[in-house]
Amino acid sequence: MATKHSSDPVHDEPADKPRAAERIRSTARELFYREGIRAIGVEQIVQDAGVTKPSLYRSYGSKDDLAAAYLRDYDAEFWVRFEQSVAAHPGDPKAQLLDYFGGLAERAAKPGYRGCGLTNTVVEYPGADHPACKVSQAHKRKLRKRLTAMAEAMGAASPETLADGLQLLLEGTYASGQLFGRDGPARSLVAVAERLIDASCG
Amino acid sequence: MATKHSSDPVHDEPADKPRAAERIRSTARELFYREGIRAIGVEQIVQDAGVTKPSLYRSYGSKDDLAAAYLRDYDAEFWVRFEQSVAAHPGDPKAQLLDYFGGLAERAAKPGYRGCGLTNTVVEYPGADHPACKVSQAHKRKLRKRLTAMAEAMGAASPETLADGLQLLLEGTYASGQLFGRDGPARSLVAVAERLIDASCG
DNA sequence: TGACGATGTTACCGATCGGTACGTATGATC
DNA sequence: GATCATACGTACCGATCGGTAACATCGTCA
Repeated sequence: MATKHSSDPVHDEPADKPRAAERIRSTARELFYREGIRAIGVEQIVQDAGVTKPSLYRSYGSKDDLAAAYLRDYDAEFWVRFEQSVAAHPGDPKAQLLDYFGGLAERAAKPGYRGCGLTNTVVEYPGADHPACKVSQAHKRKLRKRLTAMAEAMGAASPETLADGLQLLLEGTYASGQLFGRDGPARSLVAVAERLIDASCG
Repeated sequence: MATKHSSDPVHDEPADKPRAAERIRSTARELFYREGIRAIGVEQIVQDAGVTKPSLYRSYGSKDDLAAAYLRDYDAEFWVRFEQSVAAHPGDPKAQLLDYFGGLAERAAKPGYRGCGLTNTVVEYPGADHPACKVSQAHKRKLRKRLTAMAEAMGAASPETLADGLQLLLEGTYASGQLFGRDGPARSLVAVAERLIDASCG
């Protein structure tokens, strides 16, 4: 019967088999971010992951659920980067923020930058009912609270206004990074943010 | 009303007068903006417009071309609003800009706001080869030049940096408007922009 | 070994996608 | 009335969409 399944030249290595669910998840993360969720079919995901469709649906139930899982991963990665910048400048919220902004501006200038996966998903699925959009909105609200707390710690006269401004700059960088290429408005993110912070904390 | 826009820089138009074409175009403009281009099928467009598919393809050639036409209309509407704000404050670029920003913040707070159709399209179609994306990128570059000129007119120490900051705030407002509802960061757009302008023109 | 549950695979579904071949109605002109 | 061009509709195409039923394989433990 099976002439080759036990000695498949490609997938034979029995040393450590990454679970199909994990491969699907990481593949979906890359494809969804790079091309958009609507643009990627489940067929391409399982093909790139080297598995098949039922494997996907036993682990995720639907494409929408997989998209939500992708955004949960994306959210987690975001906070890892954010907390790294925070940890790099203990007790100095302005430096923490500018550190993160600097890294973001760098990433936004790289070719293939596609903005924020969470924001992009809300653009792709306007209705707030989509499971992935709920993840996005929860993330953005959490970030807003965090920025407000940092603005307070900076001694801003109006922490909410400063936090609003910082979040506008963030979202603007996400969009500008993929609208313009290397030398877009995102290059000025740190300078502008610092100017805004200083003007708000005088 | 015989004055027709004679030259279109981006694409060739049928330029004549099939009646169905107009209904298709305005229907597509509403549906594409509200739901996104990928989310709307040509079937739904012609159905809502009360016509049939061949009528669409006789006037537009492809869905992508129709999307590009939608964005050209969107671009034109943008500049109408922008020039209205400019005309309202002759010789005062700061007031011109804050006027436009005020109107934008108002719109961004309304329910059903979906951000910038041009930006959204780039999010939906990452590749720069899409005809609609070319329209978007041309628009954004033109806007950037305009903002830089206004920043110069304001006497900014670094006009490019101020223009970058203003464009970041713009794009951030587009995104935040649909991410958050009524009381999102977009509410602080004018205050933040004014603060940034003042800090850049001292 | 042999039974069993978990996991992966083959082959397929109905629905919808963008797009088109071809016939029809109408109005102006000869 | 015959002709022709314009504008629109009917019916359909192959491809692909998200999703699923039924079968094959593997690891585990008795």
